[in-house]
Amino acid sequence: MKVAGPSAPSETAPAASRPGLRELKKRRTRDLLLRSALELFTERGYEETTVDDIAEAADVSQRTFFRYFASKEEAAFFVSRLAESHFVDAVRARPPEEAPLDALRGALAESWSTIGEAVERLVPLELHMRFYRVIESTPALLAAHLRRATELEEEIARVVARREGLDLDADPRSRVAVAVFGAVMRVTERIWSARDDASLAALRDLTAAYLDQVAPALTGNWRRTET
Amino acid sequence: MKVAGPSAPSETAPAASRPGLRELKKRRTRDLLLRSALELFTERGYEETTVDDIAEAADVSQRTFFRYFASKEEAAFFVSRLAESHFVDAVRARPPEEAPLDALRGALAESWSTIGEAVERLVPLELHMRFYRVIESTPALLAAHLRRATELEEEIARVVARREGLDLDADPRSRVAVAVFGAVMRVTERIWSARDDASLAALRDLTAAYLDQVAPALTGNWRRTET
DNA sequence: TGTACATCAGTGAACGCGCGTTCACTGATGTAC
DNA sequence: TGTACATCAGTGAACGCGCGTTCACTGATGTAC
Repeated sequence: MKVAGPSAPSETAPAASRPGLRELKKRRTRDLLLRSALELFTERGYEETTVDDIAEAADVSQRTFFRYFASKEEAAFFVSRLAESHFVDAVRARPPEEAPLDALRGALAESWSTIGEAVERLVPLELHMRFYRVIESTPALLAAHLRRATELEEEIARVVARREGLDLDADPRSRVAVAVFGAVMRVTERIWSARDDASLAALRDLTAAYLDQVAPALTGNWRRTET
Repeated sequence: MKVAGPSAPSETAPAASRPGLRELKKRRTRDLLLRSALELFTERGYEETTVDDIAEAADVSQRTFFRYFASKEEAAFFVSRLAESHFVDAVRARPPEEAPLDALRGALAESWSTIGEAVERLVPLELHMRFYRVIESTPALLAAHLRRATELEEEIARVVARREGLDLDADPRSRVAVAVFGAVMRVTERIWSARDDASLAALRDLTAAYLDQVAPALTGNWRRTET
């Protein structure tokens, strides 16, 4: 991680923001690899796509693939990681007086469009959404996804605990609240992936509807509950 | 799955329950493989143990290992699968008038000892508990564990929906309730695995304490909540 | 603007490794008579 | 109880495969003067 050195004073353009040819080409190679990977994954399946296939589709050597991604899995989740970081940022930005679960819901509501735009800068959003369904139907990917999700939950639980001025380990509520939120998200991801409408909007609406069901689902006897 | 044929009438002992030498030796070989696997996993780590190591430790060929388990992962989770099936049975056996979350809690409370006994018939319980902590600290195992947990949740959600006379897909509450329950369980597993006391009792108590926190965690503003 | 040198992305080929499979075979257990 | 045959657990060795690594190297980009 090198910060750009003092720019040449003779240049008037915003020197710090100019990437340079080398950086530019690196980003292009990476994005091309990402896109090739997701296209192959969605077309023919994750297990059925080798790292060599991806490299070949991007017209680079296998060696080059591993320069950009430590593993096939890392490439698969690169875009998701970006999306997640936007969500975490949104949680951090919520007003501190908000109740924890409201903060999570609010951050999620805000994030959808931000995430959509950020993803689109890397790969077509539609491709990313299609890949999300591949995750759900590929055991190895689903497993990795769930593990990553729990890591994300731990990070968010820390944010929540800090907001509330609580000790993460001493008071169970932070982790429990985040875990409940995450559990609902995963249920909706799964149901969404089994349905026809693969759009971001469909996932968004389904999640909202399911989050509304948390309180009723925890109510004592459902048969006495009005639906 | 062959049922034992009509037993020789000359024999007076309960013929159906006599396993035969072949069956007996199969069970012994399987249990020995299981135990060897768990011992190696806990001693030196899952990734650091090859299938050949396990076979060698059990004095059989690698080929024989794959006769009993389709994969290394299947062997790793064999005991867990047994434990889970006991829990599902307990859920099925709860009185139908019980509220869903109460049924899950009740089934869990009942299951601990049943599970302990069932596990002990296969491998030492203490070994199983130690392996549970290996799962938490091994990314590949944790991922597989979480994926298996969601499959289990789906099964339990079906049981809950049937109890309540609901359509699993039409009414979100079954899946949400089970997901919330499962989320708490996974949080406690994780915290338990990071602590010193690796006993089943410690996990049981921690889980009970965290389940009590679900309602408070979902309450609007925690700072207004009495703890 | 031009030259000399430094950096570093990309190459090609070969390799190590462990999982899981395939093959033709042996010998113990089970069964029929 | 004994014999003949069927079944099937276990064997040993070799293999295919894809991930990820290692090596010595090339050539484009960046920088100093």
